[in-house]
Amino acid sequence: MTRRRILEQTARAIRATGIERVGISALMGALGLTHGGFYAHFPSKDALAAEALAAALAEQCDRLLAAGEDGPAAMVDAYLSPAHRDHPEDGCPLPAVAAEVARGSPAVRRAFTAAFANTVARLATRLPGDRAAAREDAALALIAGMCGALLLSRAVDDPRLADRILLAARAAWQRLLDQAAGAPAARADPAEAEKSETPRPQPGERAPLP
Amino acid sequence: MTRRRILEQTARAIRATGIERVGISALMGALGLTHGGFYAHFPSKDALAAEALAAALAEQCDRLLAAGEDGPAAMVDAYLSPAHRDHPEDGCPLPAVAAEVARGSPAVRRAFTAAFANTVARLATRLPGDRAAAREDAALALIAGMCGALLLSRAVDDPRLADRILLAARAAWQRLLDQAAGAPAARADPAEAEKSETPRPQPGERAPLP
DNA sequence: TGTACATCAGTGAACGCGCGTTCACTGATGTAC
DNA sequence: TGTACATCAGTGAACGCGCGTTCACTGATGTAC
Repeated sequence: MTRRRILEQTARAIRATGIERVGISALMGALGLTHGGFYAHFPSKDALAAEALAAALAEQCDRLLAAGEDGPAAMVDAYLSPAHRDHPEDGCPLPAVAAEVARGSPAVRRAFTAAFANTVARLATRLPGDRAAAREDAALALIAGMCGALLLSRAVDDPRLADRILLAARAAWQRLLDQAAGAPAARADPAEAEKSETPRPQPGERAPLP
Repeated sequence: MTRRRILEQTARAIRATGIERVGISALMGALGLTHGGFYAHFPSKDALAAEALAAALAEQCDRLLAAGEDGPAAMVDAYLSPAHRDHPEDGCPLPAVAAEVARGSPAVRRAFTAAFANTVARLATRLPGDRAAAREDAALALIAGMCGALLLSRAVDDPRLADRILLAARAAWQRLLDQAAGAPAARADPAEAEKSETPRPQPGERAPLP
């Protein structure tokens, strides 16, 4: 029970502040305990971080698939929402801690990679594409793209720019998904493209700016 | 002169290990100096980080535009290359430190935002689109997407998966750029799309897997 | 029902360590006369 | 040309602090008889 509470608290804390800034003492203190008892449940902070990270990623995948029951477009909108950006502690661990993972211990990287590969595989089943490899590639590109947009939207100081990053990324991915699903948007009229060699107007799909 | 050397060393170090792990003592030591002298050049570590980060971002923008003189496709390939992934210290600061910036001091976030907005504006001039806003949105989505792909490619443990992330993202962005430039790829035959309502085969553009 | 004992989550002091920052001092350099 | 002085980048000890981990100990709980 305590073990589970430590894991849940850690999963939130590492997304809010990064792995490095989560101290054992503060972590246990938030649970009404003292730091010494931690080692009755986990062999090290590193092992805890690996397990909590994998759990957070799996949970985020569940949430994403639940949001995407009405099609991939709903997933993109849910992921790239201001609410998700403003509440990293409840959201996707990728923008929050992937950079730390890249420089992290082998144990953390191994746990992360397994959880990430699982997320990609599950997401791929919801995307268009005739072959499994094509769907997986779409999932990889989509996850990476959304993760980057959320990351930058959080990093930026200016709320208008932050919103615009989300909207621009949503528009781009909706367009790519439409294209992959074989349902070219009405404004991407191919006949028009053949008439002119100069760049065509951007499809009107682009979301309104703040 | 020493000030410039500190800035350059910091710009490399924060991309290699993140801002938090760059210690004043080690930083000055790498320059053959002792830590105390640091404060003759910068008022605080935070001020140094803000300035070094902005400089690294501006430099990365130069490099990207230089690589993209033959068109946006070359920028995407250069950014999403294994060489860039394997040498974060010489590369883009976004995947390396954006998460830290999001939780960083107001000074760091302000400097970052200004440098980022400048990068977006410069990149936008190289992208297709009839209106400036459309080009800027394309730049935002592209930078975010590439940044996320590089980030995940670095975080993942398995070299084959890491390569595949880069290739999948490259394919996706090349497809989007083609579409935006009004030059639909040969395999994205629109006539075929109208014949069928089931998902079409993914365009053959997808890069080969490792 | 009552006693003796084992288990084990949790306590809190202590460890060695690295951090950012301060500060009195050094010593080379350039300027004033 | 020579002397006195100001400047200031750089030195290194010291500060208070938080970190992850260890360890002897506590005390509640459950089991054996």
